[in-house]
Amino acid sequence: MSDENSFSEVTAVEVQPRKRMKREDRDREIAAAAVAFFAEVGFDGDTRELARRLGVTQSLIFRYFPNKAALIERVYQEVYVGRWNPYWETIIADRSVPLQDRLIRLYKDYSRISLTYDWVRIFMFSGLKGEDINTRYLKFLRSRILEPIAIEVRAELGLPSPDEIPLKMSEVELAWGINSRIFYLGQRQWIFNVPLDIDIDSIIEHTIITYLSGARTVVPMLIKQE
Amino acid sequence: MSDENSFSEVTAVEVQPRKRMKREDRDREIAAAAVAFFAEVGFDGDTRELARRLGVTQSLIFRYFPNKAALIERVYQEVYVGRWNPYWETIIADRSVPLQDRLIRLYKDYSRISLTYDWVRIFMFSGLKGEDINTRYLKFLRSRILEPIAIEVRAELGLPSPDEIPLKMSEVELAWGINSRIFYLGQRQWIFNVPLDIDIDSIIEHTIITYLSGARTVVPMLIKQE
DNA sequence: TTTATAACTGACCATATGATCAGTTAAAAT
DNA sequence: ATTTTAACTGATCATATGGTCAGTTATAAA
Repeated sequence: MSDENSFSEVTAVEVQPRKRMKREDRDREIAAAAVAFFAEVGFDGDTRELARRLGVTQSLIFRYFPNKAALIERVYQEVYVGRWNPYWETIIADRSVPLQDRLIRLYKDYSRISLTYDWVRIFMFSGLKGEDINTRYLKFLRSRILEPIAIEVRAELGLPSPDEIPLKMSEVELAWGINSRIFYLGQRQWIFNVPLDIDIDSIIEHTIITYLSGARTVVPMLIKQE
Repeated sequence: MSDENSFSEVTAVEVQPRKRMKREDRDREIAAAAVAFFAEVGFDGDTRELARRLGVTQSLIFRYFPNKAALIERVYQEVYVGRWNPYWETIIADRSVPLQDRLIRLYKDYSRISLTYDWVRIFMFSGLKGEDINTRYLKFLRSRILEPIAIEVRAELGLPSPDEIPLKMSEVELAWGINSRIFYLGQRQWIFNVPLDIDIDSIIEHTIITYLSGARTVVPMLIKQE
């Protein structure tokens, strides 16, 4: 898929077939191929087919990973841990920018990662397998993204801060709404094969506007009830 | 797991072991068990384990279904076709009821079916497998639920009817937002194992209110652009 | 009670798949 | 040029799994 040297046709040098790779390189190559492969066929995909795609024998894979479970674990690391961008957390709290702009910027950037074919499908496959890494990821998302958003909404609407009135569950649930909307776009594209009629960035904008508009109506009601 | 007769220890009557069932009954029993089984472990679940849960030999399954693919096809029928309620389509168009109430009633009822353990997981498993039944289902949903909702919103806001200005893609996309929100609740519960902090009916109410509130802001803008 | 029907079983086959390991051979070190 | 290192292969094993079929037996008709 990705060409190591885009000038290969012209220069034709440098691109030595190099049948044997350094351990570290091969390790990364297998991991990357495993992400793409398992994203496509699921974790029941067999190692022989994966090896075939790598142009390598099946037994080689087991010289790099003790067993299939370890390979899958590595896939989780690549996808869940390796693709989180801490910058997202800082965007939210920057009150020098209007909240609506912050949220749009955040989710446009977040969608660049999490609306990927690989990401969406790996996330679902591992969830269905019952791996608790999904649960942990979503708890992380809640504390790093959704709760901060709910806090900023309070400030935006001139409502009491969480110090005075603690965040309600329902305020966080409202913020889940943004995420569910975005994630569903990925599912429609990469799982259900239902094309998106308009571009993702526009949908994100509408989603944020709708969320804030709804929040203006609902949140004041929510924090009044005990 | 489920006891056919909870009084069996006392009465011990009525519960004839009846080792052999009528073809039709056994057929339904296998289909029902297959839905539950595949929902849990995915379509790679093996037929021996399914037979074990039924208290029956594996070969019997193949006396009722020519092969595993046919059994899976039957599962799709049970879940997708068998659980659609045409009444949902009639709720939407009943203008004697306020739109907000209609939508809340519709989605509360819809969620009773589509937020089931079996339904959510079968839907994802079949989607990931690349079955086009998901695509077809979502197209059906779009034409029977989402577009009608977008039409009713036009009426509610006193905007031109689709005869005058055709429905914009983006208006339908906005309605997808409701569905994505609801479906995500099911995924959190039955796939990602993230508990819902507040009850589903409340979330549905908030979702509808948020949607309508957002629509009031966004839809007039949408239909002005060409 | 006997007979006929068909629901059901148990043994078996062919293939697929995770995992192992003795041996081969590029490529780096000398 | 030779030796040493370690990346890689090919053959093989054990088990799992979809599917078949001759034969058994519960159940209802006679």
